[in-house]
Amino acid sequence: MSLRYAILGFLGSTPGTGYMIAREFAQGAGAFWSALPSQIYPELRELEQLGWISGEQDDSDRLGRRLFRLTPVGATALQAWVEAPTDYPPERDPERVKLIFLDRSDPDLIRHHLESHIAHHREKLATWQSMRAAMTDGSHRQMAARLAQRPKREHDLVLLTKLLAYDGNIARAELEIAWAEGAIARLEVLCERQVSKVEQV
Amino acid sequence: MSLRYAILGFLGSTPGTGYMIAREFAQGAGAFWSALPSQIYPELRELEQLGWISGEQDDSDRLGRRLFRLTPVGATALQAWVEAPTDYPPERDPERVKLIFLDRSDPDLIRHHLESHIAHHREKLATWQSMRAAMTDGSHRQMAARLAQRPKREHDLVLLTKLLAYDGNIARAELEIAWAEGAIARLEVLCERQVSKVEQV
DNA sequence: CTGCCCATGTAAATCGTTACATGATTAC
DNA sequence: GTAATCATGTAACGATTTACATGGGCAG
Repeated sequence: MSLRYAILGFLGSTPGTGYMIAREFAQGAGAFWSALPSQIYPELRELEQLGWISGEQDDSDRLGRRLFRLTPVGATALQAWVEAPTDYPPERDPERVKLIFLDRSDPDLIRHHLESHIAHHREKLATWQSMRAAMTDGSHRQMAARLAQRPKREHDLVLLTKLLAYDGNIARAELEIAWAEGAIARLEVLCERQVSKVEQV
Repeated sequence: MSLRYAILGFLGSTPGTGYMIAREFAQGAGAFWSALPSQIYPELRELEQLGWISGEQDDSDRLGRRLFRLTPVGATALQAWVEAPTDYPPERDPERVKLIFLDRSDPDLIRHHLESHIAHHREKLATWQSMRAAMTDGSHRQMAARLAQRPKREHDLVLLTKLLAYDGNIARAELEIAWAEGAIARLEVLCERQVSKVEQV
């Protein structure tokens, strides 16, 4: 269900076409929820049938793209969803599954997995740090549009929820990197002990 | 695909029935990959058809339960999968989606969400800490069976990969708690500033 | 005029959840 | 005897990915 509400949330900042939304879920919003065009276009039609969004034909657009807007009913549905208690998805971590069964592999191969883990999260970290930075300078169109709807005294709160979200992701990425570095160190300590045992014999 | 290999991994430690496997994915292995019986039973049949596991009728069992074992072919397939590079699943975090769109809600409600976040991860933390503890004393049957197959000099490595996995999850839970506590503090600072502004007017 | 990105989709397959069915065993 | 747990599933649905189709605009 989250995709549905993530789309509503996006359209709550500013109207958008299917393509714009798809681009967002591949990049910006993709930091928190990712989705492909093939899932987004059908969802938009369902949301329109529900009356939660409405699509106007934009004649100024040379291609016949439709610009979708959040309706008042849609805004209410969105508000109800975000305020309802979260149900947390079950744990599903393919890298952990690999790690626990990697005990029949060469330690070098384990180390290589951990290094890939670090590389993966370094990339995430860089992405999220630059996205966070874009929140605070005025460069983020979405954010500017969202702030423009609200009185000045609420701007700090609007900004804070985004910063908290990015900071959480940044902290997660940093943790994964630190964890994997520690794991490599522990693995190496173990290997050295093994070697010295063998040497003793 | 991970479920398939997680099942193989489990059966690589010790043979098991469908029910035992289902129980494991609801509890023990559920720390890293969770799955329901309705997904596990069909998967077992597919794995048997592939020849990656084999199920023997156990006559000593009053119920006609079948005991599945990993075959050599299955062991090879498992090894190939765990050693192959991981592809990391896309980001999909419903709590973050809620948070970024909670900026139209009362800060008390935001705080309540963050407190639920803490409660959720405190539970996870407790679970994982006790699971980790069970790894190091001899109480874990799976682990004992896995160690029994291997020469003593490899025991440290077998144990290490599990400890690393649990420690990673524990660190994640601690991070989520710390993050949410910090978030509540930042939210309160903001609210106090708002109040004092209003008082000045 | 060729190749690339823009833009909007459909269809099929895969993965996971929810709901339900069934019968046997064990604890109280 | 009755409730809980053991044990094995099936069916339908929902969510997501993969693969494919299509046509317009634009840069070289």
